[in-house]
Formats: sequence, C-alpha cells, structure tokens
Amino acid sequence: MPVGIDLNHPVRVPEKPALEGLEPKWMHTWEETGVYRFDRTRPREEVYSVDTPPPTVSGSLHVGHVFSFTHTDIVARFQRMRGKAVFYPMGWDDNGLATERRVQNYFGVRCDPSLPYDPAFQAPDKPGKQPISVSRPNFIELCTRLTAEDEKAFEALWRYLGLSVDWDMTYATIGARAQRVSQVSFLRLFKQGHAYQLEAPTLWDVDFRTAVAQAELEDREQPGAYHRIEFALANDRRKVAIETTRPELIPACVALVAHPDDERYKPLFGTDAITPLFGVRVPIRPHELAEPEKGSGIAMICTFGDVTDVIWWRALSLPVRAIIQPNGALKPIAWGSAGWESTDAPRAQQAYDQLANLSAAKARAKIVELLKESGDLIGEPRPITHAVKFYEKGDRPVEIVTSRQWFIKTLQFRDVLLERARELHWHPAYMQTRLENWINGLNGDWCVSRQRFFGVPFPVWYPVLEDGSRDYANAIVPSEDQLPLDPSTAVPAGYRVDQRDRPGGFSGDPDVMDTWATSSLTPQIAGRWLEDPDLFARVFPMDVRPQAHDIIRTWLFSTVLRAHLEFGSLPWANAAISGWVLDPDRKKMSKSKGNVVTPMGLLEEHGADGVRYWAASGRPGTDTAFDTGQMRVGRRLAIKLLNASKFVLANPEPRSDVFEPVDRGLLTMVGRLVRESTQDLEDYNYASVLQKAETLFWFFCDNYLELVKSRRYGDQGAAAAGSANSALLNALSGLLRLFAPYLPFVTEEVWSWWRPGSVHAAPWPTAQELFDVAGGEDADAARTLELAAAILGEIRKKKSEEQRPLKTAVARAVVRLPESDRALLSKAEADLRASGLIQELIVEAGEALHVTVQLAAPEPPQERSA
RNA sequence: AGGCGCGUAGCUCAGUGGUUAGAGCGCCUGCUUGACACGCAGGAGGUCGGUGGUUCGACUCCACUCGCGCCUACCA
Repeated sequence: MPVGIDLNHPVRVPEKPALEGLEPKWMHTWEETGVYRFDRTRPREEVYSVDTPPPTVSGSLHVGHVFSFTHTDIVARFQRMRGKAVFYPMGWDDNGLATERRVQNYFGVRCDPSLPYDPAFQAPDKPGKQPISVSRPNFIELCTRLTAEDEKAFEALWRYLGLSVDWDMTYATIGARAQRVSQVSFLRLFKQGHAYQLEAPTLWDVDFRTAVAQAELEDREQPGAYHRIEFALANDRRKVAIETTRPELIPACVALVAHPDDERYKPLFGTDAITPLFGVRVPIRPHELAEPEKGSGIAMICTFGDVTDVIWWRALSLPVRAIIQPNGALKPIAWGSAGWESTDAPRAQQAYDQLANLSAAKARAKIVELLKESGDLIGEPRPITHAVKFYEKGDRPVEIVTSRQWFIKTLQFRDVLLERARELHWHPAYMQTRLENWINGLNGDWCVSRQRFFGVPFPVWYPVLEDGSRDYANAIVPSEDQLPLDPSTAVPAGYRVDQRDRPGGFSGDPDVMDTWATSSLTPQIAGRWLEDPDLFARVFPMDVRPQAHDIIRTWLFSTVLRAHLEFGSLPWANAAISGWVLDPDRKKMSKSKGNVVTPMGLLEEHGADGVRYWAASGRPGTDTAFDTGQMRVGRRLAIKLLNASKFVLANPEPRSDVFEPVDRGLLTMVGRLVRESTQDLEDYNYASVLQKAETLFWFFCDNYLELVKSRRYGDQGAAAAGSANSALLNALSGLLRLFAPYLPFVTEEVWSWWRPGSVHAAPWPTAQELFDVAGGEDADAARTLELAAAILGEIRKKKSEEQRPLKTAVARAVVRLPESDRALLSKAEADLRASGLIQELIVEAGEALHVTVQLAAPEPPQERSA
C-alpha cells in the first residue's frame, strides 16, 4: 500500500497563519514565476482557450465584472491543473462611443473633424464649462491616453482578485492589431458580397447623430397620446379618421393603410386622402399588417415614424417625404416644390413654417395647436404610456433617417445561424433559446457604420466625379498588406495627395465601424489571426466564450456570424453564460442606480478568496444577490483551511501505510468527491463543486480530525498514528487542489508550507490516487467513518443539552444499530472512545442507529460558601 | 402577446419519483476542548406559490393558475 505524499520537501508551518497580505504576496510571485503563461508549443488538443470578454475601459469595473470573471477563472484554473495549456488573455474594450463619451467629460473636449491636428495641444487638468473643440487626431490621442490609465487600474484589480490571466497576451479592441483584423475581415466580406452599402432608412440617434443597429435598441416606457385626426377624401365629402401618437409626422405622410378585409375601408382602397394642414394627396392602400383593432383601423404611413412604416413603404413602393433631419429637427421645406406638392401650398407653408427647425417633441406640441385651430383634431389627445425604441446609450427616441450606411448580411443566413446556435454547447442549456429568439426576430441586415470618430475606419475610398459627387458604386479598396489604414489620411494607389476631395480625385469613407463589428472578432484579435497563424491555429476555434446573458443578441450573435462567414465554423465550442449581480431589491446593480460597491474595497475587506467564494456560489446563468454575508463565509472557510492545514502539518510524522478503516474511509470519501467534482467542472458546474467540497471539508474538520486526534498523537501506537498521518496528508493534498481554482491565495499559501512549486501548476487530483493510498475505494470503510461521526455527534449533543463542557467524560454510551453496521463500527471503536472520552461503550444490535449517553457526574464544586 | 427562467426556513440558496425536506447566514442556548474565539458544540424555525391530475408514493412528472425577473415581438 503506497503512503502517497512524500515529504522530502521541508515542512514549514507559520506560528500564526493569517490571510492578511496573501494577495500582494502571491500575485507578485505568480507574475515572477509565470505560472499562468501560455505554452504556445502545445498542439490544439492540449490547449484550452478562453475568448475573454473585454471590459469596457470607460470608468471602473464593478462587482458584476468580479462575479463573472471569477467564474471563468475557476474553469481556466481547473483546465490548467488538468494539464491543458490555458490560453487566457485579458482584453480591453477601449473602442467606441463609451470611450468617446468618457473622454469628452473627463477632459471637457468635443471632437471637430474639420479642425487640423494640433501637435502642441494640451488637455486642461479640469474640464472647463465650455467644451474645447479638438481635431480628430487630438481627440483620438486623448482617448488613447485615458484608456491606458484605466487599463492599469483594471489590471491591478484583476491581479488582486487572482485571475490567472497571461498578461503577455493582452489585447485591445482599438489599436493597430484590432484595426487590421477588423479591416481585413471587412474587406473580405465586401469582396464576397456579404458587406454592402446602401442609402436607405436607418435607425438613427439624433443626439449622437449616428446610425445605430437593431441590436443596440431598447424599449422604454414613455408617456404619449393618441391623437384622432381627420383626413379629407379626394373624391368624397366624407372624411376618414386616423389615430397617431406622432402627429408631427403628418407632413411626412405618404399613404393611409388598412387591412384588406376591413369592410369599413374596403371601398376607399385605390382612392386618395388629403392630409390636413398640408393638403397632400396620399393613396389609401390595403396591407395585411394593418390591424383593424388598433386605433381607428386605418393607419398613416410616414417616412418614417417607425419600423412598420419602412416595411409598408417598401412593400407598397411609396415615395419618400422625409422631414426629420439627422439632428432630430424638422427640415425646412418649400411647399409646392417637387415631391412636396400640395392642394394649397401657401397654407401648407404657413403651417409648416411654425414647425420647421423644431425638435420632434416640440413640433408635436405645436402641430396639435394647429390641428385644433383647423378643427382636424377630433376631441382631446388620449394620454397613454407606450414602449418607445431608444438607442441603449441615447436620451431621445431613435428616429428613422435615410442615409448611406454599410451593412453586413444577416437575414439570408438566418437558417444556418440557427443551426450554429444549436451546435454550440450552452451553459446553462436554456440560454440557447435567447439566441434563437433573436435570430428569428431579425428584421434587417446588420448596420455596421457609425458617424463617429473614435473607431475603426472603413478602409475604402470613392472616386470623386466631375460634378463633385462620390461614385459609391466603384469603391476603391486597398490591398490587405496596406492595412490598417485611415482613408482620411492615406491615399489610394494611383492617386496623389492633392487629389483628395477633388473632381477626378478620391474621397475617403468618413465613417467608423460599429463597436460590435470589432468586438465580434475578439477570437481573431486575441488569437493574432493573420499576424501569427501558428498561434491562431493552436487556439481557434476557442473552447469557451464566457459572457453575460444581456449581450447574447449583440456580442455572442455577431461573433458567431463573423466566424461563420470567415471560417465556416463556430468561434468556440462552449458558451458559458453568467447572470447578473442583483442588489437586495432584486434589481440589476448598475452605476446609474448608485448602488455599486467598489470591487477593491470588497477585496480588501473580505479578501480575494472570500469574494471569489461568493462569486463561485452563483450558478451559470443565474442572477445572484449581492451578499457580503457569503463573502464572510468564504473568508471563514479560507481561515479554516489555514488552521486545519496547520494542525495536519504540525506533526506529519510518524507515517505508515493507511490501514485503519477510519482513515481509509476518509480517503474513499475524498476520492469520490474528486470523481464527481471533475465531471461537474468539465460541465461548467463550478458552483456545485464548491458546495460539495466545502461540505466534505467541514466534515473532515469536525469529525475526522476529532476522531483521529488522539491516535495521531500516538495513543494507539506508532503504526496507528502513521496511518492517520498518511491519510491526513493525502486528504489535505487532494482537498487543497480541489479548492485551488476557487481560493487560489489560501491554497497556494498552504501548499507553499510543504509542497514544491505552485498548487496552480500541480496536477488536478484523481480519485484513483486517493484510492491507491487507501488500498482501494472502500464503501465499508466510508460507512465506518460515517457511523463513528454520527455517534460522536450524539455524544456532543448530549453534552450540549446538559450544558456541560465538551471535555466532559461519558460514563456509559449504549449504541444500538443494525447487525451489518455493528461489525463496521467495531473498527472505529478505539477512535470513538478516545474522541468522545467514553469510559464504557456498549454496542448492541437494533433496528436503526440509536445512542444513549450517560455523562460522568460533574466534578463536585471545590467550595461552596453559604 | 409569445418564449425562457424563478417561486423551498426571517435571508441567500441546495435538493429532477422513495423513510421524518437540507445547508449557510441570522436568531437562541451552552462551551476558553492539546489547529482555529476570525473559534467549538447544540437548538428553534418550513402546509416546498395555489388548484387539480398521474402514481403504491410528488418539492420532484403533467395541466391549469398566481406572482416576480428576463428575452423577443408589437407599440397607427
């Protein structure tokens, strides 16, 4: 029978072990020794690669980040101990609007692309009241500077939390590498016809003045009102009433539409109506999407009030009569001119002049006055609350504005993407339906261009025609080896610098890519696709994408799409979806609610291991309550590990084979735990592993340690003590390694007292190694230990009930238990007598376990004074 | 409106057909026991959201229903 653990390595146990200071101590050691460095010589099948979510570098990390990144780290650490070369890079999302907004506020600047670069520009220390206008290159310099500062702070936090990241592999979503990957990928899509540009109605944020994508919209409940408005009929004395929440769009009306089977309106199909105030003839048309139940059953189609308007406009081939400008104000219009014909142009002009240049909201109030005066508004507006679409970062509802934008095709890949969704292994499995829901609800291709500054430019130029217009149909593209480039400074092949924006010359595409157009390429960016094909082949497709459920429709979806289009594969085998952290009111913790706790403060108060313990208790996909109580419990567990380990390691000799059934039972229990835990962790069930390991560890402390305490001090001879010591050391070794992914600091500390190297580079324990030390898995031995522990518990209970000290002796204990258990218990009797201080132990056959305890008489009081 | 998830002790959560439903926290009681007072031992506390069904047996499976959260759609 092998003894297992060898102790040639010196054992050094501190006098008073403590958690304080473990984080700085070990995070620096790990950096120096490079335990978490990726071994890029290993073939793909020996690699475990993580498509790390890059946190947005625009402010600070919050407790939700700590929560979900801990989950990923646990899995990464497990895989590393299993022998995989773990590719676990950190990424920074420093791209996009969030960064722009933060730079604007932090420095008090605004980007004005028309300004020239000022190399001497110094940002003020404090933002002034009036924003300073800076050139685009200056603005981008400030973005780069601020994100670099934030990234330092983020890295410090992650190290303190103990993330086992390879910091040599850090990537960012802006910068040359990400730009090149984004531009190459885009150009390939363009050449394959999967990316195209089109002048079309697009979702538009009027404050940011940029196009936005369907995936970036959110509903917000807003007050509104139904306005019942009468339209005259061209060939009839009668009128027809529509209901609208957006009366200010009446000048943009191009048709009325009702359901084809709606008897009320059937006779009107094919005739015209006349818009109130503006006198525009608009056709009345049938369409199935019109709902007879809604409003008056006949709707006004405007260009464009909402997405349904766009559908109708396309389906019915209606003209465009757009009035909302990119800034959200109503465009001035000359009534009577082409496209704005009116039966009464002067009156239309007189009315419209009161609306022009007003925002939609103000124009709405104004036109209601006008409609009241003209008598076209029937009754009072009926107030309602309705959901309105907003850009998720915006402050006013999105409008639909016609503009030229780049799109990546998605609609035609719907079916194959649904297949990909099913091919992916989801943790938890039910999250798959979220992606399917989203794919099934797609209503247009993905708009990827944004009219912003800090982002990846489209590497495209257009010939400028003699009339000064751009020839969009014949875009000029660079070769891949020229990338990355900025078409606003780079000159296309065959042109001279001075031909920029000149007839016969060229003009750069002014837009930047949507942040998701870059983020969807994180596996390619992190894996250094193109620049390091050898590395990429070893890590891609990746093993896991960890992310939260709220960005399935954006990040997860777009990454799947890009990998499918570029490689014809999934980007990863697994998607591990984490939940949110909820505050005690069950609301999502967020900055805007002012209930965010700073992660560093938590780590300092509860210890990284304590915070990780809380995080690890949140199961995949499950929203978890923010609970400092759980962090305290985790901290206590870590302290217990220190103290129990100190006890085990304080007297590790003598040692011998493990032959005592109680000891063999312990190793059987630990081995079984290891077997289950390994399977659970393979399946991403990290939370249940922690729970089970914790339960067994407390059993180990409360029962096993108490049972063998006197024996290992030599009360039953050297061989019996040796059996206990060997079992203790091997069980401790197994338990420490089991806890290592969860509590990396305390386990490393204890490991360093007696084992060479890092516990995080140690092999994951196997059930077999523990069974081997025990001379085989032994269910009977485990039962022996359980029985002894149960009886010990009964004895403690008696002492507690009688309010006597635990060191009180038991005069007589009568144990009744089934015949089969009787033989098993007999093998633990010596330990039981010793730990329970039992003077007389009688074991009888009975139905079920029953213990009668008679405590020794209390010591007579020394003195009693009257 | 459709979909997904959740509803178990005061709180946070385990428990997917089998004796009397579990843990931790909190609460109460006791104990300075040769690792640990940042400790140890014990106790009280639940008609498992509701109704009905399947079954020898239901927290667990089915149907309906109530409440909460989220996703998607609609939002004239």
